[in-house]
Amino acid sequence: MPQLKVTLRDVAAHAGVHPATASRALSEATRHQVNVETARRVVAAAHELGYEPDLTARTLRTGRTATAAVLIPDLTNPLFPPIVRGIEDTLAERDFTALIANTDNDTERERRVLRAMRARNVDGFILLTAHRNDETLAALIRDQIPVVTVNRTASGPDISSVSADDNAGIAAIVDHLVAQGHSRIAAVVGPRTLSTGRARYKAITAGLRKHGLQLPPERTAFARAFSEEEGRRCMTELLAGTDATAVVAANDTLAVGCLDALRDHGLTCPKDMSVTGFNDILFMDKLTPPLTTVRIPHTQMGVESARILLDQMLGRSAATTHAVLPIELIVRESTAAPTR
Amino acid sequence: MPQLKVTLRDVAAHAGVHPATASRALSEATRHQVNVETARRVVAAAHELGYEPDLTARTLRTGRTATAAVLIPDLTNPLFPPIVRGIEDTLAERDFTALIANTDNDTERERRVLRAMRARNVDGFILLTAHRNDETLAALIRDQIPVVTVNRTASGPDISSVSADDNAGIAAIVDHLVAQGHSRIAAVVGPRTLSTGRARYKAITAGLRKHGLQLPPERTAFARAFSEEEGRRCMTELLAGTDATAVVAANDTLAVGCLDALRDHGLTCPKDMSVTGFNDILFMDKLTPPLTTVRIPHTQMGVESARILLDQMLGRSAATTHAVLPIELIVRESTAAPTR
DNA sequence: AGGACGACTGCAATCGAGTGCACTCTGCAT
DNA sequence: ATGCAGAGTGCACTCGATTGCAGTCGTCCT
Repeated sequence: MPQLKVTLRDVAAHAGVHPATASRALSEATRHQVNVETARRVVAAAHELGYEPDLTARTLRTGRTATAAVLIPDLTNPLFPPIVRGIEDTLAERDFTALIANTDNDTERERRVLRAMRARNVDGFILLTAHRNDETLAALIRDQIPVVTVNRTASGPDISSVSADDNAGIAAIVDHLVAQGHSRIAAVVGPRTLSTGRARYKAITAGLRKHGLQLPPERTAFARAFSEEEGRRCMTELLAGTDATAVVAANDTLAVGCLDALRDHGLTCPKDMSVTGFNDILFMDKLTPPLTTVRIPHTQMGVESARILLDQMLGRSAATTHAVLPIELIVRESTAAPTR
Repeated sequence: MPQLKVTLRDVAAHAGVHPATASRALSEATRHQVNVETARRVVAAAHELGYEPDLTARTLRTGRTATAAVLIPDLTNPLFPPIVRGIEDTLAERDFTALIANTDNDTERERRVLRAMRARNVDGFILLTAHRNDETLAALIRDQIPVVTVNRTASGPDISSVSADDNAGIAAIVDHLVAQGHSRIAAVVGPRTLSTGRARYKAITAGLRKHGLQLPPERTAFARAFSEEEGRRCMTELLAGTDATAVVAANDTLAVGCLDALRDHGLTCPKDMSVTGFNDILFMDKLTPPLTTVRIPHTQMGVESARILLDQMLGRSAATTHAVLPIELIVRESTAAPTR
C-alpha cells in the first residue's frame, strides 16, 4: 500500500542517502553532481515509492510555480476556447499549467483577478483582455513579469504580442465585395477602446480608399460592444439611413446581429444586403446564409503566445516578439453581387 | 514606492510586533487572541504596505491551496464553457481558483492531468469527464479527496453529482414528437460508455414505450462519439434502412451532423424528417432550420457543482448530494408533423 | 612524501506563514 | 503575601524542496 504522501526524505531514506543528494539526483540539471550509481538508486527508489515532488514546496524555495495566468474577457465567447486550448496544450508540454480567469472587460474585476494571480506567484501572464492604456498591463511591465498579449495589442511596442493580420483580413473582405460589384459599402465598427475595433476600422477606410471608395458617416455604425444585440442595433440604424448594398461587420458576433436585423425587417441576405464577419467562430458555416468571413488561426494564436511566454519564463529569450499570423478569406453565401 | 514583495515580517516590523502576532491579528479566526489595539495597528500596517499573504507559503504550512481542479473533455466543445464559467465565478466568491485541464476522453492524458493536479495540491476536483468505472475517480475517492461529477455521473451513489434531468428532457422530446403525429421515431444514440449516452438511450425507449411505440434496431444508430461527423454518419445509416419520420439525437452536436446528412441527401428538415437535439448549445437557434432541443441550465450546473465542492472542501458538509436540475423543452422549427 | 585537485556527499539555512507551547504581566481572590 | 487565572505575546519549529558551503576521501603529480 503506497504511502499517502511520499516526500523527498522518504526517497532519500529508502535509497540510503541524504535528502540533498536525492534532490540533486532527481533533477536533470544537477544530476551530474551525483555518482551515477547513487543517482540510479535514488531514481529507482523514487519510482518505487511513486514519489511526486511537491510543487508548493518547490515554489516556496525557487520562486517558480510553473503556472501562467490567462486573462480573458469571457470564456463563453466562442472566440476564446480554441485559443485557450492552444495555450494550455503548449504550456503542458513543458509541465506548465494555465490559470484562467474571466474579466468581463470590467476594470474592477481585472484588478481583483490580477491580485489573486500574483498572490499565487504565477510566472507569467497571457492577456486576451488588453485595452489601450491598460492598467493591469502597466503594472506587470513595471514589475518585470513576463507578459504576452493576444488578439488585442496594447500601445507599447515593448510588449510581446500575437495577433492575426487584421489589415490583410479586412482588405481581403473589401476586395472581395468590390470584386462582386459593391461600391456602397457600410461598416459596423467595433468599440474603439479595443485595438481590434480600432485597427479594423482604419483597415476598412484604407481598404475602400484603395478602390477609390469612401466610408461616409451615414454608412458607419459604432457598436458599443462586440455583441449580437449591438450588431442588430447597428444594422437597424444603418437600414434607416443608407443605400448600402453590403455591410462589413467588425466581427462574427456583430455580423450575426446584422443578420438578425435583416430578418426583422423582412430583408434577405445576400439578395438585399451582403454581410461579412471576422474570426470564423464555431458554426458560422451553419448560419442562414453561411457567413462570409475571415478565418484566423485561433489555436495557433494560443500556441504561439504560449511559446513566446515560455521562452520568457524559462529565460530562454527576453526579446520582444510581435507575431502576426496569416488569415484566410472564407467566402460563403452571405455575400453576392448587389441587385440594386 | 512599494516594496516588490511585502512579507509578514515587514508588516510585523512596521507594527512593532512579532511575526506570529501579526499572523494572528490578520486572520479572522485567530484575531481574538490578540489585543484589539495591537490588531488594529497590524491591520493598518498591512494595509499601508499593501501586504498580500503568499499563498504558496500558506499552502505549504496548512496543506490547503484554495484551488479546485476542473477536468473537462474539451474546452472547445460549446457545452462546457458556460459550465466552467459558472464554476469559476462561484469558486471566486470564496477566493478559490479553478485549474482547468482538457482530457480529450483519453485515459492516458487523464492520468497525466491527475498527477499534475495532485502535485499542485488542489483541494478538490470537479469532473465533467467521468466514465463508468472511472480510474481517476476511484483514485480520488480512495484518498478521500472531495469530488463532484457534473453532467456525466458515475456508477457509485456515494459521489456527489450534478446533472440535468435527462429523463424528463428526453420524455419531453418524445411527447412533443408524438403529439405532432410521429409514430416511426428513430434515434441516434450516444456512446454507451458515457452515462449521458446510456441514460438517454434508456430514456428514449422508455418514453416511446409510454406511448405504445418501440425503437427497433433498424431505427437505432450508435454514435461512437458525440461529434458532428458521427451524427452525419449515423443519419446516413438510418436513411438507408428505415422509414422513420423523426430522429431523436442524443445531443445537439449529433443533431447538427444529422442536418448535414439530410442536406447531403437532398432532403429538407422538417418536411422530410424532423430532428431534435439536446443541451441547446450556442447558436442552435441560428441553424437551418433552428433546432428543437432541450435546454439544460449550463451555468447553473457549474454553480451548483462548485457550491457542493466548496461545502466539502471547507468541511461544511460531507454529505453526498445528487442535484438534478430541471430542463426546458425548446420547440423550434426542426420538428413538424410528418408528411408521410 | 606532500600537496593539489576533483568527485561526492552531507550539513544547515532558506523560502513565508502558521501554531503549540511557554513565558510575562496584570488583576483579583484568599 | 501568596496564588491563580487568563489575556497577550514571543520563541522556535514545521511544512518539503533546494542550494551554498564545507567536509571527506581517493588519486595523481612533482
